[in-house]
Amino acid sequence: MNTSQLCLGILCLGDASGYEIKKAIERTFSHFQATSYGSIYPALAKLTHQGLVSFHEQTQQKRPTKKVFTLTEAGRIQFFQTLMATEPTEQHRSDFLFLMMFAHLLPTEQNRALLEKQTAHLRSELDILERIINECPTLTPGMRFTLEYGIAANRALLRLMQGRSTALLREIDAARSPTAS
Amino acid sequence: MNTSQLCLGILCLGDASGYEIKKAIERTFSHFQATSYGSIYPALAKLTHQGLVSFHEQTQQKRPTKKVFTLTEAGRIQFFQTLMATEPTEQHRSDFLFLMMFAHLLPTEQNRALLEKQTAHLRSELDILERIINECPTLTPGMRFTLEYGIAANRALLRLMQGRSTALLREIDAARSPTAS
DNA sequence: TCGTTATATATCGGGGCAATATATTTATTG
DNA sequence: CAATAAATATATTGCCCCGATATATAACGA
Repeated sequence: MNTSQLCLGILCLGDASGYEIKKAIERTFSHFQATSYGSIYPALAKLTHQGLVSFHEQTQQKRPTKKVFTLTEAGRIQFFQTLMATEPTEQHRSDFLFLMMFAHLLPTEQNRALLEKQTAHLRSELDILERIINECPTLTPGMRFTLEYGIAANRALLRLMQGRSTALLREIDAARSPTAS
Repeated sequence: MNTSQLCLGILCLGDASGYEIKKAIERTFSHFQATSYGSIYPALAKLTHQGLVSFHEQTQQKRPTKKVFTLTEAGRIQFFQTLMATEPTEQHRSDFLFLMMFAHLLPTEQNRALLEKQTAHLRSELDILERIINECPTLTPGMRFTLEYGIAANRALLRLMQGRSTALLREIDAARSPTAS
């Protein structure tokens, strides 16, 4: 899913400026998509050029003028066609697991710190997702499902980290010097 | 984690050509890192220029000549320093969840197909990871842990998909036309 | 009042990814 | 047996993405 389609997806839910689109992506998709201004602004320029969105400048008191973008009918059709043609892929990038791959090269204290940071991160993600699902009763079933999905993954991983970290540190040390008892 | 550090990590485990590095990354890191030749070859050129790796051309019978790269002492030191300085981050990109976010715009049959594809994909990933962990007794504790991590996530998500898909499809349809019984 | 955060748009450089080019050999399949 | 596909091997290209930075204003808190 590229930034253009991400923008069309947000504009499907209502008009927004580039700045507001970024914030909406963070609010709505943050646990499974990300992007940046360096992608959004060029994407909006291209979408405008293609006639998939239009905009009007909205002057504000005591705020910079903003460009409010609207999805055009052509944009709505194109977005639907993209949805129909998109394969349900997933990718996971983890520097944490890369580091664990080389844990035998690192000091025990460093490994302990990495495991603790990762555990804290998973707990924090889980809390955020659970708060959203509990405090927003008007979510569509699809949106609710994306939260359930994130909660299921984070819960399972948090349980693994909590049950496995101590033994793992011992195993890494044991493998380091096989001669020591 | 950028492609240069990925290459150093692989070369830490033994000498290899660019082609072999790509295959080693797929074999060893595929469930949490990815890269391509378009990144690997420029990275190796840069690493050679920096003196972090060296290479010798190895002519082969009935195969193109290959450049076999070796980690230098400077490269080993630099890789260790990178490991010590890397934050244990994680990111998840899911076109599947993006599509679920807009499930109410798609025909029921399309949604059913998406859920089935995702379920099949999770099952296949789980099978691969379980086969590796069962058939490779010589893995380091860290490597074994990365597999346990992937297995835990895939198991939890597979359970969710199997228990939730049917009801989800009904809920999406029900939300589509609130007036229909 | 001084630093931080928020609103708002935009560009730049380095890097990443998918596709493509080239060449040879082995394996498969009709 | 011949045609085709897949594997081995290196490399480039073009498009896209991301983090950092620039610019400007204003609200907020210490």
